[in-house]
Amino acid sequence: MNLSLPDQTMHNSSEGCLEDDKPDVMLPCFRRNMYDEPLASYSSGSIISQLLRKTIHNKRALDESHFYLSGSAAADSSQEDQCSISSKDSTVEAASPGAHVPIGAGTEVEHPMADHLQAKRARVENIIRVMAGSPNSRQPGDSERCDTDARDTREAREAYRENKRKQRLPQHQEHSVGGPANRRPGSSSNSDNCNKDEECHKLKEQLHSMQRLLRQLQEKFLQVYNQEDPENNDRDDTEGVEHESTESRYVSTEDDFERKNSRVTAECKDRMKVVGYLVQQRESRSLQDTLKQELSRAVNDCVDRVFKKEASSTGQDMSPQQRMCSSPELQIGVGADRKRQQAGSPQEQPQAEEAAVKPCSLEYYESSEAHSPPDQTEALSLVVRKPPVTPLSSVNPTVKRPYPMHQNPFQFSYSTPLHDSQILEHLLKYGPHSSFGGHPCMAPSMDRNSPDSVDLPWDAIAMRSKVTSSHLAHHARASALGAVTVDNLCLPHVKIECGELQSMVFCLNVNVNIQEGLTPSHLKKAKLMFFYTRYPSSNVLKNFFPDVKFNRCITSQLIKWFSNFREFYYIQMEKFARQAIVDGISDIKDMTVSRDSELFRALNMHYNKANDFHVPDRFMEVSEITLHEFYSAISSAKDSDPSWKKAIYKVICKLDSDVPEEFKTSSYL
DNA sequence: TAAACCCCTG
DNA sequence: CAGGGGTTTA
Repeated sequence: MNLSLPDQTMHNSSEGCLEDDKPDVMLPCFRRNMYDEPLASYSSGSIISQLLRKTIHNKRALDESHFYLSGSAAADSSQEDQCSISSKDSTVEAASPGAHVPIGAGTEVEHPMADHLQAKRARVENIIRVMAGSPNSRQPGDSERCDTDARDTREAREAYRENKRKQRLPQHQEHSVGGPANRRPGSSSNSDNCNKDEECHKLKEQLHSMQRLLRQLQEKFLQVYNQEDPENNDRDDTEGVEHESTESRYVSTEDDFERKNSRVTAECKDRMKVVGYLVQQRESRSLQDTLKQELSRAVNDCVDRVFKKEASSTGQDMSPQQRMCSSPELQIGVGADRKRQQAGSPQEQPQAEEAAVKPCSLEYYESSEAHSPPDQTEALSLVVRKPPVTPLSSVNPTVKRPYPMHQNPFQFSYSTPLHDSQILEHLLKYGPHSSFGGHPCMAPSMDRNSPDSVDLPWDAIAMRSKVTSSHLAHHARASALGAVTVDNLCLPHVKIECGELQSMVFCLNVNVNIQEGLTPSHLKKAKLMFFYTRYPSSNVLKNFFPDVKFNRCITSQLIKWFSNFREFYYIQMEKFARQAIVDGISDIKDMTVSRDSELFRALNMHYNKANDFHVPDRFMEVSEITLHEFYSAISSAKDSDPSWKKAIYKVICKLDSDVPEEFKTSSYL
């Protein structure tokens, strides 16, 4: 901090005033600046003047930098902040407040006032420590705190309410409250005789003023933080690292909640990045941006509601100081963000790299529709041939792996919409630090897929995804530090809010699981369906191919398939009917179709080549009827009519039966 | 007139 | 099974 160094004489009157004042109205943030610097350093002028000047200086610095604390500023504050820079330190201090040795104490010990000051410090710190105990860090035994602590808390609340009343006043009045006093030139070292009551009253006023200022700063900060967070989200590749490092330095015992919030923020942003990245691989630019915005908004809502909810749930027992104490760490976090942005936004580098290697996966999917004129559907190969593996069906339990349709940045050679979205969903559900393997809540379709396609820990995914080294370092460090995921924070509302993200991912899943091309599996399924229906309507086709994104081309292809099936079917019928006539069969009742008849074997060989499907009896009946129809028509010489088969078609088309529901789930494939 | 169907060819 | 031309139909 850029304070002019005072000389080494202590102000006696201020010392007496401090004893009588109620320090519990002070903010921990201020406490760091005020109490933790050697009080002896304030020699000339009223100590209030010094403190207030420093506070105003802080405020100005914050305003000028738009609440951005530079790295050096953070470092400075960390040096000043001996009372609460780390949980370890603060714990030690809490255990033995009197043992606290401030920075520079080595030179202060010899001071005549040292003992007196230390005793005072011990009292003040004791009070502060009581105030600082957050609900989160409070132990069961803490409820037995002495009455003075409770009184302090009550007084703190009253002071908070008082400040809130004053806050409604115009802002310039606040400056006028403490402004003249802190520049009072008459406040010199020989003013021992000044009126203590007056001094204490002024001190109180100034403290209130400072408290108001800080509260406004905090509100402003939260406002700015929540507003600017979305645009930072996709560029904060190293934020988690920064969070961890700043955490370890600044977290104090009363900052349990802050630590959680930091992790929530980091974790949400972390997941956001993954979501954004996966979406980038998956979707078009506009959809990607939309989804990113949605997710970003959700994440910020999530974090925001964490703040609000925690504040409201603990607000009754939380003193204003405890509420305020959230600001320093957060300010530091934002400061770090801004520092990185000003340093040239290194986060954009990974994005650029990712964009450079981004494939045109979507273009692949849309090629059949987007790059071909509407009436050239027939020019395309109607079956997407996928070598050399079993084709993918999102709900197909026998699927080995999806086909390697393209190389994407993840280098999932078997990467598909299905897997990306599932990975995404998994990340949102369980965080990037969890493994995909054998999770009890794994999506069923995921579980049934082959292990080699899904049994990937996050780090493996990160490796495949060519994430930047900083990204990897972040995850590695976060894992090493045992960073908690949102789910592990024991914050139900966090889970609820992240459920919104999962809902979005669910929608994403539904969309990306739809195939935009027919596969051999679909062909096989269609052939089996032919045993039930020879003339399926387009609605039936859509219902029984739910994993196919229907367009005109796909519909035509499926219709053509069934047309070909019918063609073969009728050809066989005509052939066997004519054979029967040649064989001299005179009675139509002598023409039957059974499972061991030659006709059926021909049909079964065509539609059920693997013979792993039990052909329904109804198909036998329909086949027999069809054979009879052909026999009758040929016998009566109706085949001389060019359209003699149409009558037969009319009969047969009425013999369709419903396709079993199981076909909708592709369970036969 | 687009869609469905038929018929034929490869 | 795909493709294409011809025909029918709504």
